[in-house]
Amino acid sequence: MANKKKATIKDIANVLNISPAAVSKALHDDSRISEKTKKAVKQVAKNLNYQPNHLASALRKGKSNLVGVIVPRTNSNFFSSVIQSIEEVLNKEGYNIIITQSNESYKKECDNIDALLFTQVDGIIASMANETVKLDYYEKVKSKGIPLILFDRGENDLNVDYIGINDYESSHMIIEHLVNQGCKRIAHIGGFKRTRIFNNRIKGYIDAIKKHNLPLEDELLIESSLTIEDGRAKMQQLLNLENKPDAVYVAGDYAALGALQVLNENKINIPQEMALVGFGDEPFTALIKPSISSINQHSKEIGRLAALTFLEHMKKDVVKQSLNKQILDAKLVVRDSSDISSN
Amino acid sequence: MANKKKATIKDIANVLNISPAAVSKALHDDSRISEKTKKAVKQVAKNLNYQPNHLASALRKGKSNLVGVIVPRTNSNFFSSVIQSIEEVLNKEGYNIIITQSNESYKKECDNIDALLFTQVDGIIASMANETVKLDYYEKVKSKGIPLILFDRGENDLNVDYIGINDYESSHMIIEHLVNQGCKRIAHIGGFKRTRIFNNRIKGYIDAIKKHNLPLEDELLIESSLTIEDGRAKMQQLLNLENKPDAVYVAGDYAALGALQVLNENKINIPQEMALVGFGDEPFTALIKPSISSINQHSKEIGRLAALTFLEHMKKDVVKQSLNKQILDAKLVVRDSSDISSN
DNA sequence: TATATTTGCTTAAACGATTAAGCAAATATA
DNA sequence: TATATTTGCTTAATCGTTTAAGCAAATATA
Repeated sequence: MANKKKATIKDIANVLNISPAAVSKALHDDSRISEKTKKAVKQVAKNLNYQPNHLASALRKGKSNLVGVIVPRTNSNFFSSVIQSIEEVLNKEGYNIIITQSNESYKKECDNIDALLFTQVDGIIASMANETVKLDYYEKVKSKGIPLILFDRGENDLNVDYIGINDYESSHMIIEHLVNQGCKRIAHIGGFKRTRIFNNRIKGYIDAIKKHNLPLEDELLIESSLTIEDGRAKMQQLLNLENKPDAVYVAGDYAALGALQVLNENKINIPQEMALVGFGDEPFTALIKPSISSINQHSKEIGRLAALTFLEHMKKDVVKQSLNKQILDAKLVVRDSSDISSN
Repeated sequence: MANKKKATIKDIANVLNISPAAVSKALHDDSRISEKTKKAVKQVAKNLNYQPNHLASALRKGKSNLVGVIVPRTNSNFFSSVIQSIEEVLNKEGYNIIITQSNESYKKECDNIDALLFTQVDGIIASMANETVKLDYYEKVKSKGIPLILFDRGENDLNVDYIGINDYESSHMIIEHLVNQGCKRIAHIGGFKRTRIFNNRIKGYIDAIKKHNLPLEDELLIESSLTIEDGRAKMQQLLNLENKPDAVYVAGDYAALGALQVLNENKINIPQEMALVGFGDEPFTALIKPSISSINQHSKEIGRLAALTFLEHMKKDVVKQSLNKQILDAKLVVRDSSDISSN
């Protein structure tokens, strides 16, 4: 198979003995080109198997039609679902997305940002790594005038668009539910306080516990990296307490899975002896025994809103970033692990 | 924050009163530029916060330094791990990757290919959708002279590079293992025959069963979409048989998980009454009770080889595609679901 | 000292598409 | 019929970078 040269606008022009400019206009249905010429141009384009050179038009127009997406990992239902939704919306508008993973590493995240800027993306949609506390690289994006939209893991300090769920309220919902199930001593395995969303979940937990006059004790509130392994460790820690809790609210589904394993291994009756609620509504929560109650974060909607927000920026000529939060109400999905009444 | 113009090579040239060409060469450490000038150029570049315009150089050089990756979904440990590995290798060489998902849909896959070609990627690394049987779009990629590398789900007919594991042998390993555990009636919930890898697993199953003089019956060999739901359905089907199997080899971990649920729900003793082996070594196989034996596909290595194969193509000026298979030996990871002897 | 080579740049064209400006012919308007 | 407008194109510049070709000055070689 020979490596034949790609056809350009010039080739089409030569065939028809018209100028390349006319061809360009014909392909874009310019009103100043006759229908006859348009038809001819399109026919020749098809014959020559012409594909527009995106790099050339991007250079000329100063727009790449590429959008960068940064997530901690794609290997999670939440993120892959958000991405899918972003893609759906943006593809329709002629944009392509470049997905990158930070693997929760600040350094990798910075590298990703550099790579995306280098590729001349028209915008960046990101969810920050656990590790990220310094915001210099994100400031860099902002200072270049490139639209930046954060979702899930965001930072108020950056003063950019943010789409997420109401973490504080979600904690309230969970505690409310557990109280209704008759739980009287509720623990929380939370994420790192430095990450805003986890901090909000912790605050929500504290306030809800206070509201219901339940015991609010240091030993019941634990910070965790929320991996499966750490979920196991922190659950074990709770089981070692003199005064064990009768319910645990874990701020991530993977950690909740780890916790569940430990409970199973210790033959603890779920949910009677210990109720369990996770966060994220990963598909596996519905698939294991017992199934885990969890919070659905409306991943599709988050992706859709992130993409639409980007498109809004593109419509305006001046990029003026400001803290513009779009907060969705999450949904508690009650499953076996906390459904005491029906058992 | 004003939308300040990006600095170009010309701006640097103006500051130093030299030509843009000299600047370009200085930035690329051309031997014909004096050290003094190079230093000055780099300093000014830094001061002006100069970032090279990738689109311009890509256009000029006829290379975008972008590589397209197409996977059925990113939401699987295997694929996300392959992608991570590809990214690692290619980033080092100055390439960025564009990840797209087909969601197992032929149409989406075609759209993805079009989008990638439009973006002028330098190559495509892909794993085909379940649905894909027509190869026209992949032929299109080939005919454009763009390197195409397939992994996992590939097609011999395309005559391009392929990286995968030895599916046929893997089936043999599994059957061998189950026979060693004392199983005498082994069923196979396989993938669709039309997909080469699943067909190979089926062939391997058949030949291994014959080799060990075990019963090879139609009712023991079932085709499946390998989703969790279908795994449940097909396991149920096997349980409804008069003459039930004492072991099931499922060609995908998610379907194996579905099968496991049904077995648990029916209080069937695993592995004594029914042994179970999956395929893919998804992390959850190690995390559930009982843990599921599975085949590790060396995802990292597959990604690495795919990336290296692409880089090989780039080194040669003429892209000459041919069927070049790199087959890795998979590894059977024995876990509780098929570990009868130690129980 | 005369010639050859190397050094350190410049000039100008190119990559392929887009677009402002312009111009002749066709058509509309007065 | 004379002028204004519209139509349908062309010309040429442009986006920012790269690179082949060239040229003068500095240095090396004979």
